[in-house]
Amino acid sequence: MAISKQEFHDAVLYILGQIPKGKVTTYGKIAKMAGFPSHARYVGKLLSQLPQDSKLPWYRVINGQGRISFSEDSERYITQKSLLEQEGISFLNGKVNLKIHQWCPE
DNA sequence: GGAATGACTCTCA
DNA sequence: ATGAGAGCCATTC
Repeated sequence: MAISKQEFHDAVLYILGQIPKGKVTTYGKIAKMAGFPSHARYVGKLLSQLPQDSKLPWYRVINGQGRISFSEDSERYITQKSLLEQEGISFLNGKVNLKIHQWCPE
């Protein structure tokens, strides 16, 4: 079946809501789980449209290198890093250890 | 319709 | 390990 962009949008938000506390995932993986392996950038665009006070854990999404896709000076970077640290996710040199913290769906 | 943009990822030197 | 380049795709102008 052909999934519309609306469905993709919903799928991404749904997946986002499934990320357990203390875990993170990447744009690429979300896109893949939603059924589109190469829509990583679109996931980012979706998140950029979310309000910063959204109930959804947008901050649990980072890029494939375990890094936050903002400059270290930006408010978003600081906010995201703080929220993740509150959930027990440790940063090493500005990077998350994906081996440990990445969400591994069953 | 073409060009630029972006919260990405992969490959190769 | 690190950085540059290319590929990717929806959106906006």
